[in-house]
Amino acid sequence: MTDQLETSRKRRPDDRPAEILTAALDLFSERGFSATRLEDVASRAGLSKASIYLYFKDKSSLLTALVQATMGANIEAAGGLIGAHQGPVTPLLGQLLMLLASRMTETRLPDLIKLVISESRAHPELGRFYLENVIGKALPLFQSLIERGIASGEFRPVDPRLTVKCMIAPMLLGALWKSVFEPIGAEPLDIQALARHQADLIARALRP
Amino acid sequence: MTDQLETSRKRRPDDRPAEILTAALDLFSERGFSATRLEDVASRAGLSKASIYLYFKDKSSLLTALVQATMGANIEAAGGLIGAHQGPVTPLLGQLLMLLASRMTETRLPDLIKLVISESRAHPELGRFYLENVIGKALPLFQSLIERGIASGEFRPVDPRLTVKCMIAPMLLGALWKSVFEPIGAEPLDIQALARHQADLIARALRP
DNA sequence: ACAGTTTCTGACCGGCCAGTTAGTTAATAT
DNA sequence: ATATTAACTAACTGGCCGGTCAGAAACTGT
Repeated sequence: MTDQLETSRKRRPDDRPAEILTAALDLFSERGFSATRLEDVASRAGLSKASIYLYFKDKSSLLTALVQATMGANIEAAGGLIGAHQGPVTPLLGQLLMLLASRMTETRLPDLIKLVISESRAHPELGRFYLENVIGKALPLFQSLIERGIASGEFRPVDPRLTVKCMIAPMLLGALWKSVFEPIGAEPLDIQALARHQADLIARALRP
Repeated sequence: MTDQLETSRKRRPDDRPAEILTAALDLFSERGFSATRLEDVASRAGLSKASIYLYFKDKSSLLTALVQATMGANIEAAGGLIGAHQGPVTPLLGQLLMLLASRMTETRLPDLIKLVISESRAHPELGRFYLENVIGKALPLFQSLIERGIASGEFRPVDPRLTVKCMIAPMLLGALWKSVFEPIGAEPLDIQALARHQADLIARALRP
């Protein structure tokens, strides 16, 4: 009888922050941060604009919360995979690329990457956080792997820094393709296949 | 006597559009499109906001003009290089990567790429223009090259579509590094070296 | 039932900014 | 000199939006 649909107005303080953040990510990545009205974030999250201020200090703290909340887990997943591993590194490289690829398709990582790219100049704290906690963690991790392969004679000697960037670059391309170009009509890109292909290319390119 | 510095107020209708566009690119890529005030674009270009409307219909036409004006030349440069070429394609691939790398360091291409990535969702016409005229031209160009190499037996058979994306991805990474992360304090990236390295990796990866 | 607390919201404010207009200044022509 | 045209600008407008606040509504005890 009591229509709880539009007049819901329930109190669910535990769920609100996450709901607000997903709504914010939807709109930020679609319209851009500063073109998004907090009013719209609120209505998409199913509450009023004023309520957002119960959970977040101001608009830009939505941005930082978004990035900080999402990025930690991905790094640790890769770190675990690497730490536990022994033996030849070539298959591990493939696994890491595939892990990354699956995150690109199954999570909102592509949208977040695009958001960071778009907003880092205007919000340098955000950019530096990402630089330090994501890039600064991920690159050395991969780099140490390449170095291990070189040391064991599995790979020919190459510049590990440059190699790492060449290795993960296709995943960045995949993320942007998915977040930027697919929504406006580009043909879909099979990121899994791209990762598999890149793993194969890199394995051959690094053979002594 | 007559100070022509601050009170210049000269009439130079031929130079204005270009000056406005470079000022706009500066600010758009620094603060984002919708966070940039036209007033600031004007003062950086050395004229008044109202004058911008003598040369451009509205704010977003600045965006499209920016992209359309810059992108054509780059594609044609690559197209010329490819059309004129005969013989083995491996060195040509290297030349193309180096050409791209030099555009990344010598022109404002990185900022433009970042701008397109940031604004394509909110301005789909812009995104589709880029998709059709840049990506849609460049990828097939490179792709035909790979196919030529496969046909001549110079390369082993690979999926040309995926290979092309893996090949140019590091240049995308380089562009974003330069436009997004270097300005906020990341260590500089030598894009030339990255291109050289990638050319080497690809050449080895494609050997039969 | 009622008081106290927490969660939530409508309505407002103040500043900002894209776009316009009315008028000024520079260049050109006569 | 003076008229005409083209380039330019100061000042304004109207709407928009981040952030606030006073109070309503939902829960929790007692």
